Amino acid sequence: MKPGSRTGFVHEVDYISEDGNPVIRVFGRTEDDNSFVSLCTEFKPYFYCLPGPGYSSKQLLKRILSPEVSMPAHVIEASLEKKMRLGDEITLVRVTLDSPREVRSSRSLLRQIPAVEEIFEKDILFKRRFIIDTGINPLGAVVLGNKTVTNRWPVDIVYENGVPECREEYLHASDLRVLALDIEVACRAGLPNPQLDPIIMIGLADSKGTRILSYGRSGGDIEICESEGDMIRRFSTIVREGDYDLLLGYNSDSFDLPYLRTRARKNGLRLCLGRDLSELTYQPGSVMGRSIIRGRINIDLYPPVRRMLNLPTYKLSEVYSHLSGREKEELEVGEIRDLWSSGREEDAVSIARYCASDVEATMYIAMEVLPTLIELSKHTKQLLADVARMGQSQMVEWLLIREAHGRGELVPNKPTRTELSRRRRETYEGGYVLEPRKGLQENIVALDFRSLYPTIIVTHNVDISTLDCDCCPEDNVSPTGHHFCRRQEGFIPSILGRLVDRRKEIKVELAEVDPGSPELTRLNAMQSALKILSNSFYGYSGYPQARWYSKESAESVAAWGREYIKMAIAEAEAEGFQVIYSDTDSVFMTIQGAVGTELVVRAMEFLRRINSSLPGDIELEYQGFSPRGFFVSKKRYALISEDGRITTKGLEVVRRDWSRIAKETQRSVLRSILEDGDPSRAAEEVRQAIRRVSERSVPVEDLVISTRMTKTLQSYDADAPHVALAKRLKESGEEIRKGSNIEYVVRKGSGRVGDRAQSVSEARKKDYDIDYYIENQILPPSMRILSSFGYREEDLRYYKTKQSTLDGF
DNA sequence: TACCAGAGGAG
DNA sequence: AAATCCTCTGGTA
Repeated sequence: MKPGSRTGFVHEVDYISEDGNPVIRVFGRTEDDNSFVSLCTEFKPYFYCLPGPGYSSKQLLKRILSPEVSMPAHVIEASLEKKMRLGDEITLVRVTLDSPREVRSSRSLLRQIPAVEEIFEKDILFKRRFIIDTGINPLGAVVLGNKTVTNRWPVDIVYENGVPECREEYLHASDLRVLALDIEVACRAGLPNPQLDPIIMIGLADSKGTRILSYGRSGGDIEICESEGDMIRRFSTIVREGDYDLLLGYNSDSFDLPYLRTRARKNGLRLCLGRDLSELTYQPGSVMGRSIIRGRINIDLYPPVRRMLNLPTYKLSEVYSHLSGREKEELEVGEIRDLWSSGREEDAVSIARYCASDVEATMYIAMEVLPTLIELSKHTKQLLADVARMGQSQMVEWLLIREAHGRGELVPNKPTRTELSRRRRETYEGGYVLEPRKGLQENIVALDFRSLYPTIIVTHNVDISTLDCDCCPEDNVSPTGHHFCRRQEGFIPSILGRLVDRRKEIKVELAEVDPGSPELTRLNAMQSALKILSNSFYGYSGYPQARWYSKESAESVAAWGREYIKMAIAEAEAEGFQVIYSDTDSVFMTIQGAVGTELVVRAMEFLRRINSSLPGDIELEYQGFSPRGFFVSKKRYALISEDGRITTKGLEVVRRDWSRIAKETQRSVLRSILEDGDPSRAAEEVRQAIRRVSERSVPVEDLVISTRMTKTLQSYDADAPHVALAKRLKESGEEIRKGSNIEYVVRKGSGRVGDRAQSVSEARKKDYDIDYYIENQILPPSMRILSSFGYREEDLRYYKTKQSTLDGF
């Protein structure tokens, strides 16, 4: 390191235009705790032109450089460059431009030249191009020079050293200055309207504690401001003076931050939270918009939580209680308005308590998901804020783009519209599912292939570049007839292989670490990020929008998967096991007469034998033992473990779109059957539930059926119950959109369920349809289990005569 | 009764 | 902005 220079860690990267020239800005914090920005004016955007048939790359270069092509004034350089493309070396013309804004226009002009076959890498965002080409690691270290300018922005140090030198070292998450925020709005009716409804409180939490800003009301620990405007100004000051690196919210991208900006404007202010003092901007998106705070990491936790957790709803309170096991303070929207308008001190304190619990819950959730997001950022080498907004396919794609650049591989283009629709019509066969042996089963061993699809990709070298090579065609042919080269390691297999190996190492380390140590959290985050990434490659290769799309690869992986699982089933049966069920990569089996330990020992012997014949990394593992299980149909079963814990798959118990009474009744039926091994207690539970429904002693909450709108109201062809209700709700002025949860209770009467579906607030105990809840909610899920013991529906309707013949069961 | 659209889950 | 396989419901002809 040069004298006087120091190390900094990268938080954010963007660019601005100065006199039409791009200036890249790398924001972060130095190791001695000063925020910095490092400016780079040397980096320019570029793309590649591939010469068409009949043209050499030299001819194309000449054409591009010739004045009569009127090469856009913005081209500042063109040169030849060699790249690898699907295993072949090709020469392209690299065209460098003076500004990222001119990429689009220059690209269109160049495409008109007949010698240009196709243009590559023109749609890689400028800041991402910079990160990839310079080798900068987001959250990683850069060596900063010593050429500094001061007093330009409210960052501590400004460097003007051009491209920073990078180091393989990363910041500690605990070094980030984190601020979580949440606003409360006094809302007249319906959804908050930023034109009319003021913000009444701002909750802020950082490592030192929680602060609540408000105005016009005192009480508790509220920090009093003079007005809404003053409160917003105070908030901006706190962000700037605390010089936070990471701003967090829950739904903050689409709610809190744009709302703050609009209210600031209403008060004649500008919401300037950026490290360059710039105003917050809102960038609308096709699915969800994004709030931009320049120079700071801005994360809305809602999208990553939505992707990383599987929950019935994603309300802040639900997510918090799922992760922490604790409940948080709650207030209804109307309550906030009433408490605020009362003007009483204790009411303001109630709102403040609620606001504090929201912002603290946000911080709690962040601590749970950030470690994994940070690891994903390190692997994909994308900015943390971008990773938090990316889907799995995008993460895989950026990982591949970065690797491609390092290896001199040309990045394939995204599919054209016609290619995309062609790909969408292509289908292929997926995993194998064995029809289960239905009913109650005892002494079950579960086995599964460890990371089946990733290990198939690595072991069989499945890749576009290895597909149908000419050098070794007999060997390594998938059951779909596709051959993959053995001699040259494929692009994707080599990357995936590294991820899979790394995860294996971490799992070994994990086994040696003390429970409860901080090292455990870190290693867990590392392995979970690797798991997310490695499991995404197969789906990515079959994803029509993927740059490295390969139906042949996806199809071959699935076909090999079917072959291995069917082989495992056949071998198990040949060794005397009875296979009860199998889905994709798992097998459930038993041996007549063998119980507990003996069965497990036999299974282990079987594993040893089968694994010695399996190629490469492909490995069948012991998963667990269940004294009893009940199998209803494909993808629907329940198992009990030796310590009495029940896992249920696919059945109503685990579905969001059944009433609680239906799910709880089914749950108790399963429990009784799996614990007792006979159905008499279970049948009695069903009769009790039916009796309670008939007597109207079931609370309305237990009758609510919740269904999600998966598309916009107008695009529905069929009038399902939730759609019919949604249409009525819209009539009465409610906001219904894609993603809305429609909750309803079925009222008594005749006709369609949809016509009788009423929203929860209107529903009354005396109005619900007893018959519907017995016949359509309680009986079907219970009968799926009890019918296998000979029960009929009339045996369970409590008011009917019990069938004496069944008492002997 | 047969069929379809739609929802949500498994792996 | 990952894939396919699968079951079940309510509505309609």
